[in-house]
Amino acid sequence: MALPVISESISQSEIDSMMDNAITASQFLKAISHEGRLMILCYLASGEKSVTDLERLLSSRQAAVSQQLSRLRLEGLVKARREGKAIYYTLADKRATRILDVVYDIFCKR
Amino acid sequence: MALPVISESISQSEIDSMMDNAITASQFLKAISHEGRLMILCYLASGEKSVTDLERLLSSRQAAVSQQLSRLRLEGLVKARREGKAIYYTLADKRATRILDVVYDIFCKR
DNA sequence: CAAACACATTCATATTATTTAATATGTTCT
DNA sequence: AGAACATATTAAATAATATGAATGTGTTTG
Repeated sequence: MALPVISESISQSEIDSMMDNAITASQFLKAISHEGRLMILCYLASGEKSVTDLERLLSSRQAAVSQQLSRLRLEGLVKARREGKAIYYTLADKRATRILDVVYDIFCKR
Repeated sequence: MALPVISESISQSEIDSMMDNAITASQFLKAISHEGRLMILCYLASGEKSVTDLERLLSSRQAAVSQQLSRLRLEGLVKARREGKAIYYTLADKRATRILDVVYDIFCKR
């Protein structure tokens, strides 16, 4: 019950700032609205993983995984840390975790 | 803290069903990952609105609004009811409301 | 230093989504 | 029935995303 009631008489400037928020939110949502990226984020919720780990999870090629990761990095949702040859990724945005929690609850519980 | 820990030894069939869920979830998220559609859903959370009401909110043309609505209808997120000349829309999917609640909380509270 | 490994980037192409414009449908009112 | 209104649908143009192939970068190991 968090959503506010928006009255008929809402002012244009209120609509404008509502739209600003909607743009930010939709950009964020687009970043996670991809099956591969959701899998990655969900897996990372269990802790740091290397790119090779993620390749195994997604059974897709290294380059593809790397591209998804690059998108997630760009949006600031994950961060990378090098250790020797491997690069380890972790979740870097609490907002992602919050959304993921409810997405998991809705779509992954039988 | 709803997300499960996924062990290294996860089986392929578990990965497969995880992927099925991810596909369903990403399709749903794509449906709401658009500034206009987010605005609509958020506004509808205050109750039933006509297409004209929504045009005012989005300051966009009738046809554009109608198209977003058609997408939302297709995904089952809203439903329409005719009353005379006007058509009134309401939210039709509790999952949308749940996600919207947290999206609002994250992006719309100052 | 060369080979092997782990990963990233780039580029070309394919697919999907969004926007715009034009037109169609259903309803009311006269 | 015809005009006016509210909304929907379609098609065409454009933009955004995804995919695949090839190549590049940094690190370790012999």
